[in-house]
Amino acid sequence: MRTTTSRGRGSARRAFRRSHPVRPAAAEPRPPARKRPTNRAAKSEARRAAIVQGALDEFSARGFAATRIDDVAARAGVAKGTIYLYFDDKEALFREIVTTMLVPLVATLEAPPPDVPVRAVITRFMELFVREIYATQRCNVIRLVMTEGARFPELAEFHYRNVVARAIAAMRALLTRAHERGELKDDRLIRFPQLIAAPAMMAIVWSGLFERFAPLDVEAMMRAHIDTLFEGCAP
Amino acid sequence: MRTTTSRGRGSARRAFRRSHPVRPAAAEPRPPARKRPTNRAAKSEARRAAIVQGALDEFSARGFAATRIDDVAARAGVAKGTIYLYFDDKEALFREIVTTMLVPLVATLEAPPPDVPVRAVITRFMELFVREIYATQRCNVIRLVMTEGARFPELAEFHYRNVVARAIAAMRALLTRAHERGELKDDRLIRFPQLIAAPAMMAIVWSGLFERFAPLDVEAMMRAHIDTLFEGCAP
Amino acid sequence: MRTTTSRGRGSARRAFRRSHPVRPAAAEPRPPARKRPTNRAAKSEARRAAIVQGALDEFSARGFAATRIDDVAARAGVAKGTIYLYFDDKEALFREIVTTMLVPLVATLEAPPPDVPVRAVITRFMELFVREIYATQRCNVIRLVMTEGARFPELAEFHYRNVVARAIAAMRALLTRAHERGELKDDRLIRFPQLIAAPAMMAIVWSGLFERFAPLDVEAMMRAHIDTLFEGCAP
Amino acid sequence: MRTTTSRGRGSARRAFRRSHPVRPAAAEPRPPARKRPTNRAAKSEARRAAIVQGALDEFSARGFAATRIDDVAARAGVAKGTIYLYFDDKEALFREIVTTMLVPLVATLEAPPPDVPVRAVITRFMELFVREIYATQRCNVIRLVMTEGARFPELAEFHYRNVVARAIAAMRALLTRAHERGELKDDRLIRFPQLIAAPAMMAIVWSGLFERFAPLDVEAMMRAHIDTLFEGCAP
DNA sequence: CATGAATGAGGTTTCATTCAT
DNA sequence: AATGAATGAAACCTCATTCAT
Repeated sequence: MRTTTSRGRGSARRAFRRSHPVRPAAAEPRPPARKRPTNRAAKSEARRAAIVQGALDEFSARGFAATRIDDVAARAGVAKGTIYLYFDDKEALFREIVTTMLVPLVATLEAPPPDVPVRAVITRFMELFVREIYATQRCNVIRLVMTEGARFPELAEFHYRNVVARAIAAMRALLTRAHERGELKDDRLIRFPQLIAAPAMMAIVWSGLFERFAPLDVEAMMRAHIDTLFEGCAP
Repeated sequence: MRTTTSRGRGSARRAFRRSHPVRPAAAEPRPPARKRPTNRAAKSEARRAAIVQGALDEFSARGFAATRIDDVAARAGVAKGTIYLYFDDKEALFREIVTTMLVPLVATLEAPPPDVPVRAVITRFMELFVREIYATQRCNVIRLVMTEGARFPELAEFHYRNVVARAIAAMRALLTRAHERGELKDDRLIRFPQLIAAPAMMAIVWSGLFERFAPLDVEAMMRAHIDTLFEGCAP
Repeated sequence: MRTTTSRGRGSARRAFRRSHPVRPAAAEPRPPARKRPTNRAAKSEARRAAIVQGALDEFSARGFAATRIDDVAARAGVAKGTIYLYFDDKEALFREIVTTMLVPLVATLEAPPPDVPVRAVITRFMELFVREIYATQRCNVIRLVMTEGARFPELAEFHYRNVVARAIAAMRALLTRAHERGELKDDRLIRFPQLIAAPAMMAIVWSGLFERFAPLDVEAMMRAHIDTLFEGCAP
Repeated sequence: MRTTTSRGRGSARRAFRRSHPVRPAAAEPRPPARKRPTNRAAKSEARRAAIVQGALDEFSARGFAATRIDDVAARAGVAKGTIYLYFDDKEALFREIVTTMLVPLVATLEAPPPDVPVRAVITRFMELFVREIYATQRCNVIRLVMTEGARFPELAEFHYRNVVARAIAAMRALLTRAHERGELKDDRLIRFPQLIAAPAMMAIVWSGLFERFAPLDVEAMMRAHIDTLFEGCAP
């Protein structure tokens, strides 16, 4: 198996378009062509989406190395070769999935929350996490980042820059404002915003490994987490 | 996979018998003998250890699927075939590593801590975590459990039963006593002991993926975590 | 480690297709179409046949265990992997060969021979044996059954049920009718039809092992066999 | 490849500990050496025999290629390396077995039978075959010659020269004398002595492949064969 | 002599990628 | 654009043979 390496290969190139549009006899107006483009483009987009979805399913179930392009193709309902029309290689497909499915979400995090109490903001974030991540495919994407990230340095880097760093910055800004307003009695969470997200990550890991032995009530845990964050556990 | 044969192979323990009961008196110099005892059984043990170490390194660096037995052998300084004298196959090797390197640690957790304040006990656990796990190879083993656990169900189960469940039970017992003594004002941590460990897991994941972009002062974070647990962050 | 890899392959055919379809003279009748039908399915069939042939040759020459898939591929003029497109594994390939090349022949044996004298019928069988088995590849297939049958129980069973048992039954029916008509003075051959076939098997074994030391005139032997069957050797 | 076998492997016997009664004192001029050779030589011979027997069993059960030296050693109750003290390699071991176990028998065939009627002589041969070959290990040896002979040309040659050719020559001499005495009405069997042995070979092949589906009464068949040889089957 | 741990060439099978149709 | 048959590099695992003890 290849796995890590980029393999130079430059395979990519390919398909150097045969640009000359043939147009052998010009001829009539070709009205049918008129509605084709739409058809084409839409179908193409649907196909691409099917491939991405199939790939996400397979990668989530088996991990990068153990996923076979054959199976992705089968899930997507396309031929194996078709995948290579849309993605240069297995790695490119993997990267695309992992790099496209989380970024949109960060925007939400960054959307400067109005000046409501921190606790309320964080509570909303947790609800968002449960609803938009934990309960969705994005949960699998995050799991993939955790499980394969070490083998794909740029992927880890991409995630750090586009997801993690931005989320942390947003969180810090929020917390700093709160601190200034006297809503936080110290700067602990400002220094380690990871402490806020840790239980969320724990939930993702737990659900992937131990759910069948000991189901976890994630919502309740997140509520308990927030309570603890803002009240502590000792009397 | 092979399917059929179990092949037991007697690889097993190796039982380096040392029958002669030491007989320490006897006496004289006998310096040559010094290296003899080693000669048979212990060399085997050393080899086995070298293989395990090499395998842990490779598995940690590449993951299970991408690790080549050839490379493990090279790292261990043995021939490829030698590995199969000690382990039935790649999976057996992987399992052995992951199932032997953590269990001993749990005993420490379970060692019923004397009736010191919870906070002190947890503080000691965190120190233990940083010193004995985070800063050691065991960190890699835990990472392997997280990254490969989904693909090795029995491995996840093994870990749940022998590490996670036991750790959680020990923690719950400790917390329950503390609660009864009035050291905890509520049962949140008793219901979700995961909240205590979450930052530790976060630290492991973070160090594997993002350390080079944003180093994390784990000790400080753990201290902040404990402060938060027992004091909360709001005034 | 792989890393870069030129992978040789690159060169390949590449066949920069001359896309413009030449379109030499418009033409019409399209005689080229003549060879089209072949183009897809039949090429596949040809390939499969080439593999089967190559495999038969190799298995015959070296036996099952000593045959390398590589060599089968080379003989068939295909890549190693191609064989696995057509057969699940080496055993499947072996089985297919051995189970498909003889069955058709049995039908001939069973074709109810008209009420001609037994001797004539058996004589015809012997001629059939020499012409259709001894002098052809089927001889090798039978040899394979004899040499590998013990290691492939279902193969032996398959042969017993589909070849041997049917041939014996047909022979018995024939002989029984002959006996009833008074053409046979006893039931020896009915009880042991193997006696009729024994020299044929001897011929196959001999030709495989001793031909180069002592060529055997199989036709003459078969004639002598029939003479003996029906006349005995003593005055 | 494993193919058939379950391989039990049982590891077996091994190391039946150094029987010689130690007797460490001794000293003297070493008269013990006198009786040592016997001890040694006999033990060595026994070991060699055990290896040969184990090898015959394994080769018979699995064929040459699929037989593992490990298993031969286990069956013989010796260590793997020990086999190489007695035989140069796997082939040498195989050859020795196949070339030593049949030759002695031929002498019996050649022992010029007194001038008894051919039929009686051949009848005695058939009894000999059933008793000394068919019912014994020699049957397996012959089977090995048939199944592996093509892969071991010198082995086939050895057999041709030392067993087959001699048996045929002896048979021809016998038959020629009988013919001259008027006991045979023609020279068919003289020209094709194979016809006499064919059912014996058939019996060996049949018992190896089809016995479990259709047991064969070999003695009865041999009797029927002789009857047919000397009387024919037609009225 | 005997042992059995160690070796590593060699074989089977998989699967990412290509390319003719 | 799409297909899927074909390719062949790799990787796992086996086992004959060697050799230090």
